[in-house]
Parts: sequence; structure tokens; C-alpha cells
Amino acid sequence: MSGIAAVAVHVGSAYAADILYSYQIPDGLSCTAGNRVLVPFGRSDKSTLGFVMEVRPDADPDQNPEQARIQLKMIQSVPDEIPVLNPEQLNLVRWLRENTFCTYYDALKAILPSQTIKNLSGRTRKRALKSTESTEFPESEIPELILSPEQQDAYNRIAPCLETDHPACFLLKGVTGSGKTSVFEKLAERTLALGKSVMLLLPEISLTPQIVQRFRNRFGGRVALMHSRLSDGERRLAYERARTGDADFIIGTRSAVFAPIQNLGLIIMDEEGEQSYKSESAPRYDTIEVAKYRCRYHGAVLVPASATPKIESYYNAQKNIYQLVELNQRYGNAELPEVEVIDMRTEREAGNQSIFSRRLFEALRKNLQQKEQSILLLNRRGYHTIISCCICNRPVHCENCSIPMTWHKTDQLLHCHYCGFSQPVPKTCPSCNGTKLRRMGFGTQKLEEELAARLPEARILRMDADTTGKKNAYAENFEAFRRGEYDIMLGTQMIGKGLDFPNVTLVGVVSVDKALFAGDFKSYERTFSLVTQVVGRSGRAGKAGYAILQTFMPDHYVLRLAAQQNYEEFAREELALRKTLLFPPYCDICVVGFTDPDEKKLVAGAQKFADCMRQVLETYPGKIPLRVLGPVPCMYGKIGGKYRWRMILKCKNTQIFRQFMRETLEKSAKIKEVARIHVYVDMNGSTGI
DNA sequence: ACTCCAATCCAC
DNA sequence: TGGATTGGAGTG
Repeated sequence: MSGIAAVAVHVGSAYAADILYSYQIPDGLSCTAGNRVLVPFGRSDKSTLGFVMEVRPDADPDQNPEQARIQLKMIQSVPDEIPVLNPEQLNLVRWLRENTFCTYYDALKAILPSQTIKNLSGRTRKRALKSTESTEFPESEIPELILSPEQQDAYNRIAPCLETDHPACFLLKGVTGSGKTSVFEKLAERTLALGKSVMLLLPEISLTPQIVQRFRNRFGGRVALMHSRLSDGERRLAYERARTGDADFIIGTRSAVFAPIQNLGLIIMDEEGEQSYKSESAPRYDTIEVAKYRCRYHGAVLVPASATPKIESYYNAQKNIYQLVELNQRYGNAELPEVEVIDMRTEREAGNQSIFSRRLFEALRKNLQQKEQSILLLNRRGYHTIISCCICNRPVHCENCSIPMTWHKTDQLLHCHYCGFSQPVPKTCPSCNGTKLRRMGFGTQKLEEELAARLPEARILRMDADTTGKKNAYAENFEAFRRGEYDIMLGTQMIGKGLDFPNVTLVGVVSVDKALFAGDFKSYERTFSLVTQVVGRSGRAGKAGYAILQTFMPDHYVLRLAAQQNYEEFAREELALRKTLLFPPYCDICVVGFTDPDEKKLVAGAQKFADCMRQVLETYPGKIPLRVLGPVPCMYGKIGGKYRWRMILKCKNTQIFRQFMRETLEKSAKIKEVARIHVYVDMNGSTGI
């Protein structure tokens, strides 16, 4: 016999069963850590695909008679000559499992292409991987990169670290329009010249075709794209190109951070504060944590970049955990736009009931006359935002989710923005049977209608989740706006990202007040970034920009500082607040979530889990600082027909805390009330809904 | 998750 | 009394 293999086998999401299973390696079979294996599993010995996580020598019967008595099952076969997981990937699997509280299989799913994970069917045909990607090289000469003095300084700070094998992290804080991308290009060029590979991560690929194109032009066939809209085949191809070194420059979204590239020298994360970098399903990883892990492994440089960095990142820079590199000048010395704050209470007092303040409307009209473009932000899609009862005041809710529904004019139906359910407007109030229902609030559809009525000659583009459903709709619409085919673009937060629009000289923030109270500790930060981002879209390429911020809370410091685009002051206020109330970066927040369609079962399970957690905690006397809230219903207590409860743990995300949490998960999974519901753990994710 | 097995339920 | 259904335990 030639050793024992510890194998990860797919056993669903049960924490109790997520262990490594020992199998005997038969003589003559070559099998090492990272190999896939077929093993007999369960009482029926069904042939099942597994992954060898480690190989141990045979148990010595003299040393360990106990273990020698157990008759291990035998590995049936090893389908691949070369292990599908390299040593770095094996470590990543273990790291993900420990740090995101997922199963071995959840971790493997994130790291490997889907074909490698699926059970082998009888006839696996090997097909040549073929690219459908355009491999066109630039027709014209690539111009040499010329950096501004400030950009060059930033480059000079970072570049020396590319030559060493020590990991380092530089937070690149650059105001909108400061030309961060040019610095990325130069750093990438240098890294490749040193024979190392590069990864550029973006929050959303379809919003940033310009950036992708720029890198494609410069680095041509060395680039591989990896993002969620690829087909399984395309993803597999990109994976293979990264693995073999055919592509040494990966551009992609969150999941691309796992690309199996060798000899990594540089990871750039653009717009590092974007929420899409945090996975909200298993494995619930934060991309920057995976990136840091990989940079430590490779001795590579990490460059998170943003105009409005995450508060946690800025704090790290203050503590010299990150090195701060700033770009404060806009390209061509353009000024940041002047922002005027309009108090909507004054408008209402003056008898103006419209969506638009007089000031914003006049500015829009003037801009239209001067043939310059405008952008309007309204953080709510649909027509009326809610329909509520005049008697009991309750809005009409989705029957699957506890979410007020939004009326859409296009199909005259109420829509739930969480599960997609739609229904006609009820004749009577579902709560109290009252017969008078009133329509309130406004969304992007109504904004578009009112704008069209009052400025009939304006060509209007509406951008929200309802108008950009198709695969390339984002890019096409943005491009059309950029070409000047529209005068005014209005939409939800997605308009804050995307392309540069050189002819935009007016940005109007119609309403973001509600976003300040979205219900979690990140609401202020998100609102600040959104307003700063969208306001920064105004005025580029030598044209002065102007922005108007409408609000019912003109004195609110978040809006005031966003209007001044004063990140430093905002960060100071926000850090002070978070210190007082104990929120990140002064602690970590670990959410334990519970879901089930049966509310009674759910509550019973959540309660048993909490009991179990308290018991386990007693076995760690004094070692785990912890504040526990709940279990309580989530803010939206029901989504998609499933009830939702949660516990919020303020903790320190240390090794001993993670050990405590996993022990709790494994112990509680053996309690039948807990086993019957779905339990998940999310470290430093969203706590809001 | 999935399978196996025992307990339970119900039509006849 | 058998055949179908359901709940719980175990997976090396």
C-alpha cells in the first residue's frame, strides 16, 4: 500500500459532514495532493468525485493500532495525470474554508472551472479549447505612455516594490479625472517587463469597456478576460490561458482574483470600495482579502484604487499598513465642479411640488440651449415608489418578500425589486381592506416623464436595471450618450460609473436622502461615495463643471461634505462615529444568517444555534471578545418566500475567533432544529438587509 | 446532498 | 397486511 489520501467529497452544505475522508491509495496508483480521485462513497459505495487535500504515510500498526483496525476504502481511479490543484490553490482552498466559513466544495467551486468540479460522466471527450474572443491586435502604433509629473511621482513610489519579492500594498487615492488608469498602465507595463504577471480587477466589466479596450490595445494577446458573463467554455479557456502562461495579464471582476496565474507581480483593484467585490453567496469572500493572500504568497504588490476609498482602507493607510499614494490634480488641470446644495423644504414652502427645484430646472434648460450634456441621479427605479393605504398607511407589500412594491408605468403593474414578482394594483388594501389607495414618491420612470413634458425638445436616455437588461445595453447606451445622441442621461447609481463623458457640464442629484438611512453602518459611506462619484462626472477636458444637489437635509454632514468633495473630513467624522459606536475598522462584524420558508422552524433553529454558541463560548474563557445581537428578524424579514433572521456579532476576526465559530457551526449542525434550517456566516459583509 | 432504513400511515 | 410516504442518521 502506498499511503492514505485525505479527500474532500461533495456532501452538500452540511457543516457536520464537511470533513476530509481517508482513503487507501492502492499500489501502483500515483496520487498526490491536488489530484482529483473517484472514490466509493456512502453506504451504497457510489462512485463519487473528490479532491485529495493531503497524502499521509500508511498508519504504522505498532504506533497506532487503533487506526490500523479501521478498514479504509480504496481509491478507485485518478482521472488526471497532473493534479488539477497546484500548491497555491490547495492553500487557497484551506484559507477560504477557514476565513469565509464555507465547505471544501464551496471553496473548490470558486477556484476551479465548473467542468472540473462536476462529476465525470462516462464519456468525457477532450475538445480543443477554441477562442471566440477577438484576438485582433491594434492596427495603429501604440503611443508611448506619457505621465503627468504627479502621475509619475505615484508610479515612482510604487514601481521599486515590483522588483522585490516582498509583498506590499499601496492605496492609490485619486480624485475623479486624475488619470489613475495611466498609472495602472505604466505599472502593468513595468511588471510584465520584469517577467511577472498582472491582474486588473474591476467592479463590473460591462460598465467599463473603455478601460478594458485601453489595456487590450496596449497589451494585446497577453490579456485574458474573466467575468461572470462568460460561458462555461469561455471561462475554461481563459482559465487554461492563465494556467499555462499564454495569458499573463488577467482583467476581470471579483471571481478573476482566483485566476491560476503564475509568478504574480501586481494586482490592481479599481474602485476598491465597490460592493461587488464582496461575494454575497458561498464562499462569502472579500476580494481584497483574497488578493492580499495571493500577494503574500507571491511577494506581489497590491494597489487598491479609488477616489473615495473604503473607510477601512483609509484607516489602514493612516496606520501605515497600506502606503498612501495620492493623485489630487485632474487631467488637464480641470477644476472639480462647483456644487450647489438646494434645500427642497424651501421649494415646497414656495409652492413648488415638482421633482425639480427651480434652480435645477433652469440649469437643465440652459444646458440644453447651449448644447451641453447633463446627468441626473435618482436612486429609485420604477414610476411611483410606493402605493399605500389612506386608512392604515401601510404600503402594498410583495407577497413573497416583506418589501414595499414599486409601480411601473410601462406594464401598469406593481413590481418587487427583490424577487421580481409582479401583480396588478389591488382594488383594496391587503392589510385592512380600505378602499382608498394613494400613489406616492417618484422613480426614474416618472422623472423621465416629467422631464419629457417640461423639456419636449430634449433627447433623454434613461439608465436603470429596467432599460439595461440586455447583455451589451449598458455599453451601447453609454457610448451613444458619449457620442452626443442624447442631451440628458438620467438613472440610478449605475450612471455614477462607466465611461468618461467629456461634454457633460451639469450633474443634478435629484434625490439620495433615503440612501442615508438604508439601515446599516455603511449607508453614510456609500452615499458619500455615490454623490462624490456622480458629481465628479461634471466638467472634464477643459470645460468647467457644475452640480446641483437637491435634499431635504442640507445640514446633514454627509451631504454637506459630499458637496464639498471633502473626503478627508468625511473620513475623520466617519471614523470618530465608528469608534464611538464600535463598528469597523474598530471591530469586525460577523453576521450569522438563518433562512427557511417556515417561520416557526426558523425561529426554533436560530434560538438553538444561539444556545449552542453560548455553550461553546464558555469553553473559551475570556479568550473571545464578543458582543452579540439577536437572533432577530432581518430588516426585510422575508425575501423570495423565505423568512430571514440573523445574529450580529461584533468581534475580532482572529484565528481563535474563527476556530470558535467553526466549532459552533459543527456542533450546532448536529442539533436537529438547526440542521433543518439554512445557516450561513458572513464576515464583514453587508448587515443591512 | 443523497441514500438507506425504520417508523408510520392508510386503503383494503 | 403490504405499499407508499416520511423523518433521521451517516457518509472514511
